[in-house]
Amino acid sequence: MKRPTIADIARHAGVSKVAVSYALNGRPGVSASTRARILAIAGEIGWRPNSAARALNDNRAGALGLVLRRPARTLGVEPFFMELISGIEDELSARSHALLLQVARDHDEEIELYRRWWGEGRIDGAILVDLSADDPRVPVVEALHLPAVVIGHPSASGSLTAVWSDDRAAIRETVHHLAALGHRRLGRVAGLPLLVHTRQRDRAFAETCAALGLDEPVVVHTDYTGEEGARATRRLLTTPRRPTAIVYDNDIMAVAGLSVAQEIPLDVPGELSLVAWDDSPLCRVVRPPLTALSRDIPAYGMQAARTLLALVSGEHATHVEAPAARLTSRGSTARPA
Amino acid sequence: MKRPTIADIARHAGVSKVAVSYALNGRPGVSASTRARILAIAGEIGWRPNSAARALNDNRAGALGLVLRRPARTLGVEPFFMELISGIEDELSARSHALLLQVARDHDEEIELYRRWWGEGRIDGAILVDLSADDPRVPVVEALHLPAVVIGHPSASGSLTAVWSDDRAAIRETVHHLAALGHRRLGRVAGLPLLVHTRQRDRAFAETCAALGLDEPVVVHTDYTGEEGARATRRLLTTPRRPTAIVYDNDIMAVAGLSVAQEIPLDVPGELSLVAWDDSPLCRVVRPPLTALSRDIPAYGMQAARTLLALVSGEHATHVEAPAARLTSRGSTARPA
DNA sequence: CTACGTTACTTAACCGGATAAGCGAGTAGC
DNA sequence: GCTACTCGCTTATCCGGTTAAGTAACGTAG
Repeated sequence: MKRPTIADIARHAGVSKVAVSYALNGRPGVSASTRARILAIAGEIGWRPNSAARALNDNRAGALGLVLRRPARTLGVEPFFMELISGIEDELSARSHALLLQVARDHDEEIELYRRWWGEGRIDGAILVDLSADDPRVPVVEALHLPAVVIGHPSASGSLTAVWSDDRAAIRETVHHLAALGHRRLGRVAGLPLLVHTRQRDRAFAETCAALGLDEPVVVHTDYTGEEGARATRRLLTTPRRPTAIVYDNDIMAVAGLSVAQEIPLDVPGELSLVAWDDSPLCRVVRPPLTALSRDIPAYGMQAARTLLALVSGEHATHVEAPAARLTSRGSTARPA
Repeated sequence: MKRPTIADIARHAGVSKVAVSYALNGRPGVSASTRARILAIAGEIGWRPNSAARALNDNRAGALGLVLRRPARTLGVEPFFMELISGIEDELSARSHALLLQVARDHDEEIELYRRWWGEGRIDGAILVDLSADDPRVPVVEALHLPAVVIGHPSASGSLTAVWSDDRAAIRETVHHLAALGHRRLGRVAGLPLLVHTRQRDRAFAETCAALGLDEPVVVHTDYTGEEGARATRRLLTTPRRPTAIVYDNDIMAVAGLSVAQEIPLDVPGELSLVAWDDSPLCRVVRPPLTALSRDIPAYGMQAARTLLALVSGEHATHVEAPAARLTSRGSTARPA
């Protein structure tokens, strides 16, 4: 009934626990015949190494930690996190590591989680997402000597290893694309202004517009929800010189913006072009389908997990730059009227 | 540098390890003054109980397992899973348990995960989602004596405890609502036909239509993706006697259906009414906003976690019925033309 | 024939806690 | 004044594995 241990195997095989341990771990110290016998018995009674016992020995947890900090309602809607998780998972399961996941309300709660998990030996490392400027998590994680990888720009990751993609390049590509179509007045519905990537996108957006001689763009910040996306769109479209194209920081806000436009009504893409950041099935099901900035998010997660595992096993890891998002042109962008 | 243990505390306090253990666990055997001294030292040097050592002792992992089996692309889009996870999390973190999460390709891989996790003592119990008819996971989990809670109807959960909500009641409410508006020809874009809840919804849909004297409804099954939702909608709308209302099994397909209708063009809700299952922000951002079947998914997850924890601690748990989804009427349903 | 190595194991100890049992000292009851 | 009991702590063991340090039996070289 209870789970078999190496002591059970030892008893069956008529040898000591240690002989069994040697045999099962493929190290010298037992004869080939004894080894075969032990392996056979282990297979027969369905033995599995107890992870707690292993962890206790070599002081490894065999798990990595991930804390998500956005409220449940936005978390669910954005495919980003789920795709990221499935990528991380993929890499971890291949190396038989587990992922400890938790949703936290704020930075303090998140930091307390790292303290606890690390202190209790539950995790070997952590992946930090949604990096903000002067992120309070960075110094804490550094002080804890908790191996960690930051998903975000190296400029704000302190001494922690960063896995990042060049959002500025993606923004440049987008603005160039819109400018080439003939747009001169652009708007941007951005995410949380505290996040590093929001700031970088904001700046790149403004700079590229300036470089191309376009009007100074109008940027409205939101909390990533559809509601605020709709509100921001209405604001942009009621300004005296309304933009002819709007770039959104996620897909749900872009869809909300599309609805707002159609309600006014404004023809998309005839009178208004729309671009979403982070492509998802959602962008393809609405009419017109949304031009979007696509990247391979699961691969991004895999890269982060791989880098962190290297760090955990003592290797020295350098920042990793993942491919920038690329513009996938669909029906929501066109030459302005 | 290395993490402090109770032996360190014992040395500082000049007592034995056992005295420290008693003091830290609030059990008798040490004087109040010694206890206070030990607690002070523990706090000072930042001691945390090593989870592996604890687990090894009382044969508990302090973690529950959850395996998701849908492909990453659909997983990300449906808010359901993320909301469920955040609910489970909420309950678990309150009782300082962890959640082990993994994405599997098929039932076999999922079953192998339960075998491994349980065999290695990594989890104390598991939550099974997406119950199918004759689900192969049920007998395996039963044979393993792995405490488990099934999210799905008790009729297919075998001896496992089920946490479920009455989908048939929700379907009945929906069909009654549409019939009251004057609809007589209904369509349904359903999910995977193998899943138990799909079958129950199918049957309830047909039965309610029959009971109300409506036409026999047309049902098309899909894999939950927007693409198939769009295709199914086109099929339904090109049948000779096309339905005047369509009920979808998730939100993304409903949005895809809305786009298809608007492209034809068919006025929603004037010429076609739409209902989505599982409300999400997505339903509110499109125009017209979608009438949807809402339920408190995080609460559902919390209930599952709570029930499983009770099971794990040896209590006898009975099936739990969560509130059925309720229809939230929005702009996508109206009297037919 | 002794000295030295291997081979194939064993015993002992450890990881960090929990638990059962033991053991002096104080003290209360009769 | 003796037993009996409680208090406050200790020593010994255990959980399930890994690792270091023996130790017989045997082969081989000098």
